[in-house]
Amino acid sequence: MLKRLHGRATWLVNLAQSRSHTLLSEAFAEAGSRPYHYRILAALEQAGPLSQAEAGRLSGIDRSDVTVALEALDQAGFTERQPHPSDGRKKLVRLTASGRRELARLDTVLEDVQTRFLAPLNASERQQFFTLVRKIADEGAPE
Amino acid sequence: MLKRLHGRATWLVNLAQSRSHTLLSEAFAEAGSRPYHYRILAALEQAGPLSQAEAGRLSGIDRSDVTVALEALDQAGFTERQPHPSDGRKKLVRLTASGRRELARLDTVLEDVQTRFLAPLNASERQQFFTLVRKIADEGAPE
DNA sequence: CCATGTCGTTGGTGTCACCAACAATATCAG
DNA sequence: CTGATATTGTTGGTGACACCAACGACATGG
Repeated sequence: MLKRLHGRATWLVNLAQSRSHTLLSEAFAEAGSRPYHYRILAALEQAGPLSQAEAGRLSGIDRSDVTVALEALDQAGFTERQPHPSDGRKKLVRLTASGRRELARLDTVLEDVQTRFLAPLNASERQQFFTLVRKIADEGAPE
Repeated sequence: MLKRLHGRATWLVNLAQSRSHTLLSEAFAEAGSRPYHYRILAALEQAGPLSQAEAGRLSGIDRSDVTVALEALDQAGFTERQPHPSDGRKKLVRLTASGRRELARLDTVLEDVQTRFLAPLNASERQQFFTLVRKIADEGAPE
């Protein structure tokens, strides 16, 4: 590979992400889902019923993309939308039982990807990796 | 953010890459260039004149995308293409003096991004970060 | 009541990474 | 030498991801 890039942190991160992306998209494709879908299901499971905008903010997805994703999730029976009782602008999105199962299923898929992704590292290295990457990732969206 | 994702290595890498991507694209946009262009210039500087396919393999860019990028680089005067003397299929791509200067300029831009990206880590943490990420990145494209 | 803002939706944009097919050219097998 | 196979550059897609702008509908604060 390129010598010039081999010493650049941003490049190494890009390579790592590329590997992560390959594993993830393969796994999700095989599972018949998408990362966006997982993120939204996870947001709903974590916070309970949400408006679409809230779900988007929690999962870091743009409102417009949430709309598209929810169309698929709705049709698959993983989510349901009803008008918000007290706010006519919002739609309340809630997980269905089937959506909860789907999330659990995707969780195992994701967990499998994690172990394959982290395979080159031993336990203590993983620990270090987590703390270091977290430090970098939290910069900009600390909270 | 999502609890469910906060413990996933692939997610953290994604966040880190997102930050890297933001910094990079801002910096490259301000510099009037693109990551693809930098990578190709770097490949040419490292290996000398190359065919487009070779440049693509070295920089990890698809043949077709190399064609497009070279059109811009050519027009900017950073690269030159001539028919390969002994292989009628190939085009030999070489850096111009101006291209070499451009690469040096982008290098300083990139270096600045690195320091900002790595700001949350001290020296020894950076060392660890490099070795760990390299281990993960090299899996799949060890070479 | 009016200004301001948020909501969901539609319809874009751009980048990155791919893939398929094509004609032109090389190369290898026999 | 010839025919099969492979490679090169190019064109023209595809799809995911992350955005952005604008719209009508609705809420809310002054």
